[in-house]
Amino acid sequence: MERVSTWDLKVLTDELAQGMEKAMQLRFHLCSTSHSEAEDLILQRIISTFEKALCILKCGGHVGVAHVGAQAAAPESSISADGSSRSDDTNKNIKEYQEQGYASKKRKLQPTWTEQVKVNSENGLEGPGDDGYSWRKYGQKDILGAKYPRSYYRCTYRQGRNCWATKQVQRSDEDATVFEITYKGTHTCKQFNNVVPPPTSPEKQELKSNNSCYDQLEQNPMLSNFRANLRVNTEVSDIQEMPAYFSFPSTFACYEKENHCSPISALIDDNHLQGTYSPLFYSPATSGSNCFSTATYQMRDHDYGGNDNTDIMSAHASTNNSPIGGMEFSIEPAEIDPNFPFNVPGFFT
DNA sequence: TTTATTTGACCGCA
DNA sequence: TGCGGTCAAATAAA
Repeated sequence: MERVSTWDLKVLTDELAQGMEKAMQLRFHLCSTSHSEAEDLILQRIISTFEKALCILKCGGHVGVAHVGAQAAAPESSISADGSSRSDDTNKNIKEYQEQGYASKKRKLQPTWTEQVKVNSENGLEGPGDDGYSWRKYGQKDILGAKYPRSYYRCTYRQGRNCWATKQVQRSDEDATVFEITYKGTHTCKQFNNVVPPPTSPEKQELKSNNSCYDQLEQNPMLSNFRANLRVNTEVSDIQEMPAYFSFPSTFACYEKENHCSPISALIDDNHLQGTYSPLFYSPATSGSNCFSTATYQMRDHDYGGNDNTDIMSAHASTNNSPIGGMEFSIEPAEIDPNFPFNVPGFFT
């Protein structure tokens, strides 16, 4: 296939990074004003979408985002210190992305990450809530040494939209209110546009696929309340073992102790795509301390040695810096494989 | 009738 | 060979 030029990828990356930064800034502003949890959730999703899109560009789809023990079996990506991927590797990764995750069943090489979701049993909900996607359960298995069976879900739109995202839901042995959700692969189905009927009953939550969308969330007090009692624990269990990841610019941070959020743009430099970041994410689940740490973002070369590099990276801060301003996209149709999943949620939205 | 879930069987990998 | 992951027929629910 013809290749997208390195410059085009860089431009695209910069634009996505800008978009994410703006979303971050908006969230920062929301942090100090009254706002609804639904707004938080939407913002969180927007940012997450940018993150994934950036990662797809940089790592060829090997997304390791804000999650526990991310263990993507990703081939080594090579991101240079200035944030521009080595062109050959970038193109190679894009190709691999198509071949591995979405055009074949080589799901072993798909991005994998884990979230821990705590459910407030007082709500009568026994399973983890929605994550914005529509899932269909395809299996359940007793796991050796585990108290509870593991449930297997895949995207409802596997057939129709060739979306190979899957997830596994495992109830924690220690705390039955905690569900460990392992996601494999990223969605290519653009499900945000779909309105899915709410679950028929709370009891069905655990067993049924987690159909939802944010419109539904806003209109459904039960789900909204459920969201309010949902806690996501995301810690990187072992940085050393993580493969080379692209990580994302964070232009603001929330400081838990101070219970306030502060922009960290002042701390940033232009060292794109390098360093280790531990952004504190705004939590929709807590009203007192509205910020909580969700992840350590990894953006480093493969030989990362667990250093203390905490450089904060930022996308270009101003749209005036937009490398895209006034220029034409030169991505010719013939240069893009039609199978490339540009309909990854948020890729061009 | 359609769609989703359950569950035993099968397969691949370590 | 055992375990985890997936398939697919049977079943349940809407």
